[in-house]
Amino acid sequence: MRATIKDVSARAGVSTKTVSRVLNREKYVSDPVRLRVEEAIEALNFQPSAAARMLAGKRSHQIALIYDNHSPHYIHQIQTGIWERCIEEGVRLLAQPSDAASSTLAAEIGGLIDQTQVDGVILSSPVTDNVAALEELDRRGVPYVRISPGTDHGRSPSVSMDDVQAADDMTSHLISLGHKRIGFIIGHVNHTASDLRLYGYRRALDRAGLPYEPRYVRQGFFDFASGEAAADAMLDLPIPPTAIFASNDDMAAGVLTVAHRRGIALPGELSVAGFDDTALASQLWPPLTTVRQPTRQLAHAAASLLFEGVEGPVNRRLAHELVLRGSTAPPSKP
Amino acid sequence: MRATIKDVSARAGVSTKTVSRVLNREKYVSDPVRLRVEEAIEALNFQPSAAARMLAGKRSHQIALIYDNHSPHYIHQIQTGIWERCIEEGVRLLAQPSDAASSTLAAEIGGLIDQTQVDGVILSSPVTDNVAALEELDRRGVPYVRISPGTDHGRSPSVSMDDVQAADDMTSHLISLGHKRIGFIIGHVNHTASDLRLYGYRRALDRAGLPYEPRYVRQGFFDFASGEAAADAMLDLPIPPTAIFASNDDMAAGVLTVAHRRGIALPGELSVAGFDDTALASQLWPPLTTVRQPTRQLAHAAASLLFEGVEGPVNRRLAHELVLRGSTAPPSKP
DNA sequence: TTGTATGCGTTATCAC
DNA sequence: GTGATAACGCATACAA
Repeated sequence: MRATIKDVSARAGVSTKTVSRVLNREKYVSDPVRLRVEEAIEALNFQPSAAARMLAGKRSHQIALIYDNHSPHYIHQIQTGIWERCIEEGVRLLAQPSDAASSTLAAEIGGLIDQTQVDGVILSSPVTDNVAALEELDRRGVPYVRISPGTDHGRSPSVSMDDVQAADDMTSHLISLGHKRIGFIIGHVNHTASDLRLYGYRRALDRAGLPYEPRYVRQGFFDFASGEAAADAMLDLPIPPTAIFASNDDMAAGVLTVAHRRGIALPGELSVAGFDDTALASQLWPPLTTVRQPTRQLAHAAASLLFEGVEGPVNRRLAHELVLRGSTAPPSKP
Repeated sequence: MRATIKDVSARAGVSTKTVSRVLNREKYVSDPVRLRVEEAIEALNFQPSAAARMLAGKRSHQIALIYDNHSPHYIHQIQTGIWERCIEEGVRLLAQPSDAASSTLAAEIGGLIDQTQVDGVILSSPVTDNVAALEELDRRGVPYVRISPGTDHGRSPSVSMDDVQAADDMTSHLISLGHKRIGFIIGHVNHTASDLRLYGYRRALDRAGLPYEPRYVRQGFFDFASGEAAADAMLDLPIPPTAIFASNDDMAAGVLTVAHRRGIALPGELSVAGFDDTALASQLWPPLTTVRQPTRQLAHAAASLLFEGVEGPVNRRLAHELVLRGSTAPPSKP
């Protein structure tokens, strides 16, 4: 049989309440008593029943992660980051896949809360921007933290990377190498990061006194095919860009493919840059310079924010990093 | 306030036990009563407390997935497959990262079981082969299913792909194209799949009457670098292979890199084949023929096995598929 | 600093 | 088929 608190209390010669105190790290337990209880717990290999704790207590020692992202790597990073923090806290993590665009998402979250009594919720992008879900959370009064929200940053505690600065940094890097015609592929229209990255690109151009030329800016959709299409279009121009900066790595891979297909030397004749949103970047062998997102750290920070019980629109900003893999100066004039 | 069973029973004019019966889809509830109860549940948006159900009942309506695999894509497929089946069953999934090699894994699993009272456990490879963990599970009498176990197949219900047949099929495919010198890169020594795939390669050679030549077989470690090294070694041979079959896709990517670096035309001068273990394969643009693993389906099947309550060494085998992406006949003699 | 009594919301047992 | 009542194992409020 499983050991219960009663067994422990009997063995330690104390009341169940005292055992409970030790379990929950409450104050007002003398050291000798605490020691005896801990020994008994150890000896009996006692594990408190999560069910009973939830039912009796106010806390469930569980938090939920709601995610919907089609990049397994991103999700994995997120889960891992939160997980590590949960371990420290002795909290269990419920990972809940979902459809961020679903009209029933709010109801699903409500159901989850009712059923599991989670102590808090972490929303990863793009679930972060489902208004109905946020309203449901607010209504329940369940604490939640958002990872990289696209909108309404003041609504709740959140963590995020500075997409504008990242795109600015990357563009500035390319400019510093001597590039003057830098193509840019915009991300999917539904993602706020797309706008931010575009803005960063533009800001860097402006600061350098370079013109923003619409023909060097193409709309993409964060996927490989749209990266190919955009690259083809730009490389077909009479005066093509000497560098192309894609808003994510799937599209950057498309650019690389096109370059390869056209026999363009990389990075000698074309520098390609992107983000490592899907971590595809690390697996590509042609030179690809990327902005590395601190995804795992963001997730970790989000969990910390939750456990710290912060209130209000606290926004924790984490730094990104440029991973330079062979982007070079533009070829001298042909 | 959350609605409870009492609220529902009052509204439906029945006892709490009857509501409970409806909730658990038990028999012995007349249709009219069932209907009234369901209406009340709907009207009150009643969600049963998972904690109370666990505490009172024998079932927890939860199962756990224990995993430790360094491929996010694999994990994602596994989680998704199980998840889909859990939804149908109204069961919650606890995803538990772990270290398959850890000596404390068994204890962790024991703790998990004690705390959460999970109804069953699914182990994904390579956690499937941690003997201490299996013993712990057996001792507890907790039902479990293993996904692609490497050893001891008769120990529990399991699901798997036929690695031998898959490697045989791929090798046979290359032979049928006319290749007579087919290089093979063995997978990591700790993975049973490595042995099986090597065996399938060899079996296909034997059946075709082709010699097994050690110089065309190299040890790898399932990673990119070892694929590169193996490819370099084989392509440095006086008479290099015309095709290279790597035991996974990370290594295959290494082969592609080397080919690219050496200016070898793909697939004209060298056919490259692999598995899509990490799903890297689908993102590579040079021609790469792969064995597609039915990972998601395996996970789904594993969950089904668990819910069906099968006993004994039931092994459900799922078919693989060859994804031919441009492997060709070998170049004519130079 | 420690102990006692009560209840959390559901299912199991057994009666009707 | 349906209902009354006793658990389930812990935390809470309050008492000592």
